[in-house]
Formats: sequence, structure tokens, C-alpha cells
Amino acid sequence: MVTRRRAETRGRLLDAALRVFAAKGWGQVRIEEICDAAGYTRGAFYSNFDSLDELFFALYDERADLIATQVTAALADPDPSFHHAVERAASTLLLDRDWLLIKTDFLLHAARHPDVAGRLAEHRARLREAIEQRLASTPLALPAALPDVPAAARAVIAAYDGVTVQLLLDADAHAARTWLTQLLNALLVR
Amino acid sequence: MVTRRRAETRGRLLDAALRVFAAKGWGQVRIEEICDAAGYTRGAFYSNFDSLDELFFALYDERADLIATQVTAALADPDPSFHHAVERAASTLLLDRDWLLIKTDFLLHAARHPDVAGRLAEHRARLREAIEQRLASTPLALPAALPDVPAAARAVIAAYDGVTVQLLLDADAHAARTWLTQLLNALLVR
DNA sequence: TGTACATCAGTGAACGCGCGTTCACTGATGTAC
DNA sequence: TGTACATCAGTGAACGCGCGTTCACTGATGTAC
Repeated sequence: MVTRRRAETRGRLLDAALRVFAAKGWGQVRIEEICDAAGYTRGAFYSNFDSLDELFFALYDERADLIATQVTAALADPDPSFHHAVERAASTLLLDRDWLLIKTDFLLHAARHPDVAGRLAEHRARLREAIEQRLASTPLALPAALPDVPAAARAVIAAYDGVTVQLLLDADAHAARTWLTQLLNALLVR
Repeated sequence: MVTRRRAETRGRLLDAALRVFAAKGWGQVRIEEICDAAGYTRGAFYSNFDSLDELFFALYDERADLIATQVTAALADPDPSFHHAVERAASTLLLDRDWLLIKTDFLLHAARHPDVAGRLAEHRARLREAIEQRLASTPLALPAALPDVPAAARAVIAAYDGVTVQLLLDADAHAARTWLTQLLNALLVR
């Protein structure tokens, strides 16, 4: 059984870890920095996690699940226009720079350690399916180079990844959203 | 004056650093690992560099310059077809996974430390200009969403960045080149 | 609701290892004749 | 070309700090009556 106190401590450590990992980056983070940021001493960390890796993975899983759920909801809503659904999904995906930094750290970690790449593949698969379903239920005249819905969905993800890089560099979230919309128009509308 | 011996040692340390940084990642690398890989003791490192950061930056500058030169040459060659030039540039950009890993480490570092982002911005500007010049000298019917050459060039870079992410995850360089070509067709050919 | 007790979560001092950094040294390299 | 010497590049042992990890402890939380 997990007590309320324990769950709160764990939650605060995870929240602090998000900020500290985003600011410093994987490999530059000391356990004590996270504990300080969360308002605990190091013992609290060892009482809740076995290692910094375990905490980082827990953090990734938690946020990835949250993002995927939000994006799926934004895309699945049949009410708004295609354009509007894209805007909402793009807002979720491109708003939180901290998450983009951590996600990219995790991407690199997965690229170097295939044994942990599964978590990331699963997250990307969830997003891809949500995109495919939206594309399939929208009347679109796809260009010749992207003949079917799966190819178009992969193109959407490539565009998103490309815009993410730009956003990491210039930190201009508004420009990134505009740019993603523009790219999707170029890719999906013949 | 730099002696021959000194230049060779520096070169071997940089080569070893490329492999070690690619394998382990920024922040996971010990100075001794690089020295071991290069066949030196730690003193050799301190005789040539002040810090691991300095070595990493030197490594980035060296490789970025090499890549940019090669890509510019591939794109500037007026002889081959547009398709062929794209293939050659894509080969240079997507062939060396070690470089993609290091480049992405550096991207994250630049995203977190704006004061060092200049090096990366310069590299990207060089690539963008080479792409713009090639696009300007090629008769293309751009889609409505990408009205001018600068927008098209930025789209090419976004596609490249997106494909890079996929290649980092699946390590399939051949699929990545095919996929990039397909994306560029979808983006640039109305 | 109040009290007494048991358990558990987080404290923080202490330990010790790994690794960055230094430096007196040696033998490799370059130079003068 | 050969030799003698000076300088310089890389060696590797030694030092010590930062940080991960442990653990005896305390006071916070939950439970039984």
C-alpha cells in the first residue's frame, strides 16, 4: 500500500526532476539538485527511487502518457475542423519547451541504448495512430508522393520532429505552430 | 608554432573523441576513456585541451565544417540532375550515425546555453544557403503553402531534421534516404 | 473524539570511490655546428 | 651525414574534491481501542 505522504513526495520529486532535467540535461544532473528543488534531502530520493535513471524513466513515462492522451483527445474530437484539430494538437505538442528538451534527451538515450527504445517507440506509435485515424476520417487530396494514410501520418510526424528542432533553437513557440501548420499544408494538400 | 607530433596527438584525440562521444553521449564521457581510445594517458589531453567542453566544441566545429563543405559541393555541382544532387547531399548528411548523435547532443547543448548556439546557427545557415542556391537554380513548381525559395529551403531542413530523428531511432540509413527523397518530393513538387 | 502505540518516511552525518587536475619526470623531437 | 644539446610533449603517480550511497535516528502518520 502506498501512503498519501509517500505519493506526494514522489510527485514532488518528479515535478522537480522535470524542471531540473530540462534545465541541465541528462548527465549534468546531481541527485541533490532535484532534492533541493523539491524541498527534500537526499534520503527522500533513495526512499522512492533506486537510481537517477529510474526516476528519469518514470518521469518520461508519466509525461509521455499525458501528452499522448491530450493529443489523441484533440485529434479525435469530431467537432472542430481539420485545421482547428491540428492547431489544438500542435499547441499540446509544441507548447512545453521543458518537455521537448527532456524528450530529445530521451531520444538520444534510446538511440544509444536499444534496450530502452521500446518506451519511446510505444509513445510514437500512439501518436501515429491518433494521426492516422484523424487523417482517415478527413477528406484530403494527398499528393502523389504520399499515396496512403500511413505515409501521410509518418510525414506529419517528420514535420513535427523537424519543427521541434527549430523550436529548441529559437524558443519561438508561436512561430513553430505557424510553421508546423504551413508544413502540414504543403505536405497534405495537393 | 605547432609541431608535427602535437598536431598528430590532437588529431588522434579528436578522432577518438568522436567515437567515444557518439557511443556514450555528452555528460557520460570520462576524459580517460578518450585518452585510452586514442592510445594516450591523461596528460596528453591536458597538454592539448583545457577541458572536455573545449574538446567537444573543437570536434563539433571540425566535423560541422567538413559536412557543410561536402554538402555545399554536392549541391553546387551544376552537372547532375536535381534528383541526383539531392541523393548525394542526403548521403553525406544521413550516412554517419556517429555524427547525427553528436550533432543532436550539441543541439541540446545549444538549446540550453544560448551563448554557444551561435556555432550551430552558423552551420545551419551555411546548409540553408547551399539549399537556397540549388533551389533557386532549379526550375521547380513550388506548392502554394511554400511560396518562395527561402520557405522551401526551411522546409527542406525541417524534413532533414525529421528524418534524422527517425534514423537515430531505427538506424536504417537506406530507408532514411528513401524517406527523405519522398518527403522532398511531397514538399517541393506541386 | 481522544489517547497510546507501532510503523514508516524522510533526515542528515559519515564514508569512500571515481575522476578531474597537477606536476616532477623522461624520452622523443628538432636544431646547431 | 653525424653528434651534442635544448626544448618540448606526453607520462603516470599523487592529491583531493564532489557526489553517490548508507544507515542509525526522529518525528510524522496511521491505527486500535
